[in-house]
Amino acid sequence: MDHIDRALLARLQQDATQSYATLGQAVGLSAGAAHERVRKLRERGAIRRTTIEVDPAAVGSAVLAYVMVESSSWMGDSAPAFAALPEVLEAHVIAGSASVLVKVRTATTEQLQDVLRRIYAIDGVSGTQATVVLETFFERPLSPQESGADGHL
Amino acid sequence: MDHIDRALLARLQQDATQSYATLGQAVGLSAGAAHERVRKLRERGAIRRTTIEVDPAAVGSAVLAYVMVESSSWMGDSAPAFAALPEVLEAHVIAGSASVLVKVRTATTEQLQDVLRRIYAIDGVSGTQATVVLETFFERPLSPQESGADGHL
DNA sequence: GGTGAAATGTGGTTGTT
DNA sequence: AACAACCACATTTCACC
Repeated sequence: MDHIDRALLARLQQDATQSYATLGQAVGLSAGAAHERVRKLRERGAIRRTTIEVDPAAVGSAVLAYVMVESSSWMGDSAPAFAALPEVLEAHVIAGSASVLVKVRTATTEQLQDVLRRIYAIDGVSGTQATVVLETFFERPLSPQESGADGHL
Repeated sequence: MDHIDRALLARLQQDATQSYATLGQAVGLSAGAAHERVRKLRERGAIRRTTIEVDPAAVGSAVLAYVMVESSSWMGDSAPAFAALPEVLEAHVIAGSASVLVKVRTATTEQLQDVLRRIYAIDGVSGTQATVVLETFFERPLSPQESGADGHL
């Protein structure tokens, strides 16, 4: 994981459809060398997958909310329960009074209410506090930092 | 935006490297037709871009936090100020006591503190409340819903 | 808006240094 | 670990329906 790998990651985040020839030229490598670098980044798990970014509004998910989930017991093994709700895009165990923070997208506020109901039904959940997003300034991918070169990989 | 388009989006989210032949076969279309569908989805903006998913730990961003930003004035045009901080991955205007919610990734808690300092320096910001993530259960892409077919596109 | 096929370009592999 | 050359296949375009 050197500066060339980070440059490759940054370029691929912007556009994963470009050829290895283009990619290699951008970082001063041949197409084959760039290909090999990217292959190893995938192998190591630094690149998890290549995917598309979908406009939420285009697929009918106009409502975005973050929900603080309070619990009365240890929630460390409740991941599958949250994963079972397709509207839940992220779930994190957090420090603080609430114990789990989830990101939810739905088509309407009525559907959001229904998701909250289903979250409430999860074992150990004692309360929810939803924060509805009025406007998204931006959402962007993680940019490979210059510092903190290698996080244990 | 019919059920075939949604199936294409779902498949491409899982793996954007598969061929149009495979893609077409999965939805009952020829390679050329699948290609044309996807081209139009890109044109309309339903597909924003093709990108890679990077493991945060691999690029040295082990610390994840959500920050509630309280303000003393209208923050509606403060998007560029937040966008100027590379560690800020998302910024949303929210309903509730705080006015902006941001998602931050850094290598260390010291760097997180520095980001909070820079957020504090943004015009109109009167306070911050950071919630540090202890463990991420999952982060996944939006799955094209069966309902809510077309959100104004 | 779909099909099938032709041509251009890329992915992925192999040899070599 | 990088380069160059190779072949198979995917992308892209086109005429036709």
